[in-house]
Amino acid sequence: MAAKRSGARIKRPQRISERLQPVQQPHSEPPLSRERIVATAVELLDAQGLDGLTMRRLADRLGSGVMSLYWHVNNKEDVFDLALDSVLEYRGQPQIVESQDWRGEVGHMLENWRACMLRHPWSASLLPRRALGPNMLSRLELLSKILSRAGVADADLNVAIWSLWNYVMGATITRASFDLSDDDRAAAQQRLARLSERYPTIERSRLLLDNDWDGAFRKGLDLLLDGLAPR
Amino acid sequence: MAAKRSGARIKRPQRISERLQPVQQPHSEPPLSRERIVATAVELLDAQGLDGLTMRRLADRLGSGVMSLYWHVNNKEDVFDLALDSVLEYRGQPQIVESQDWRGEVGHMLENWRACMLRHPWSASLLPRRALGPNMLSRLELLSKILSRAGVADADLNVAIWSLWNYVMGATITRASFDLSDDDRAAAQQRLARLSERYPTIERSRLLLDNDWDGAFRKGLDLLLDGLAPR
DNA sequence: ACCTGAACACCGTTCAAGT
DNA sequence: ACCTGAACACCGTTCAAGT
Repeated sequence: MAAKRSGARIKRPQRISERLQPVQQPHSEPPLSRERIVATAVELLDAQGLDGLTMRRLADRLGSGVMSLYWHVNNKEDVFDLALDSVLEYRGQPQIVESQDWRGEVGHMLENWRACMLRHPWSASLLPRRALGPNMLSRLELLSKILSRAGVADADLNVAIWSLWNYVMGATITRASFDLSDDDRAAAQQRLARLSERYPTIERSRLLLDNDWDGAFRKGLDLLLDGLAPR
Repeated sequence: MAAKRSGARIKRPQRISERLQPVQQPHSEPPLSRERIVATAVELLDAQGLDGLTMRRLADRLGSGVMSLYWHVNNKEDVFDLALDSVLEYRGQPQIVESQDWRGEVGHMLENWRACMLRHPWSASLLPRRALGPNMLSRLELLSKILSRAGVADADLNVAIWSLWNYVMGATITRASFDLSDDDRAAAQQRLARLSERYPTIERSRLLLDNDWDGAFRKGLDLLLDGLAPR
């Protein structure tokens, strides 16, 4: 352990060898910063999942001591909040053109939102449990604006937004979870086959193996948008 | 500790004193069993939330040593799976009457499913991450049967089921999470007010304070059922 | 068959201290 | 202003052992 630590520390005195052969030194890290911490946390979450994020592992990856993190960040919850929101950025059209295509705009934003979360499968299940960060609020603001401009009455606006939120979140959380465990899914369907006398219908339709998630998502979304469309 | 243990054990020999003065002994626990472990785990989860469930705390509540649990249960994951499924039991009509009211039946099961999860707010966010237990599979089987009998084509069945699943899960997870943190919600809306120049629309509609969750749920569900109904 | 404590390899965070 | 190690109060689980 002492050996490992001193190994990490020689980076300073070794200046000469650095000069002669720019060693690609893995531990010549830039100084700690909130941004670097968040970016690394996202990497770690992508690689190891929700349970894989540990203050100790995070510090390791950053080449710093554990407690150094706490200068830039309040606690682990904070790291989760920041990592989550950082993954939800949206660059839609900056100024909404007065387009007639509100359905297209809503669809685009929601599909993009879903895609962001699927790219970081830990994010979807985290989102409902945490306070909404600025990027998520921006998305809701945009959604709200589009729907309002499309003619949805103020009184119906919140219901519409939450219905869409509910649907997107449910679809994405489910898809992300099922995706994480392909083997489990096969195992589940096999278990089902063994119990086929108890669950004949879903066994026959191979419910647990059906994986046209994108199609199902789009279909359900269309139904909702049909219903929410101002008449 | 030895005292506690022997206290738990005298339950058998003590028949006489039980007769004369049914001591209400707090630690005269019945023997450990899978059922008792699961029931106590649910209690603990209800009281302390997902992070509150600890093998050590669970054992404490059961008046046993931690490692005793591992005789009845493989590991903590197992406890989660069992607690979750135990909370999802459904007693619909045992044999589906050949009713015309498929919408009513579907609605009833889904509302009940949601109610079960809201009664145990930890359960909703847990469900998508875990293998489906027998009670959940029964619900899906029933849903599948009703829809199929109502005339939904086999090819559309899985899409219909997953759309409903997505919606119910999203709505329930969101509601359960927001419910857990009333203060946070108010704080969020206040934070929003401070930033009202950035999020004018959702600030004005008080999106984060709108809490007709049940109404919104029903409305979105109706839209989906409208769309899924066989023509 | 059922239960146990000691021990191991981890956690997040407080604190007092270093530069 | 920024970083640190030691220490504390926890975790889940292995193991070898008890009855």
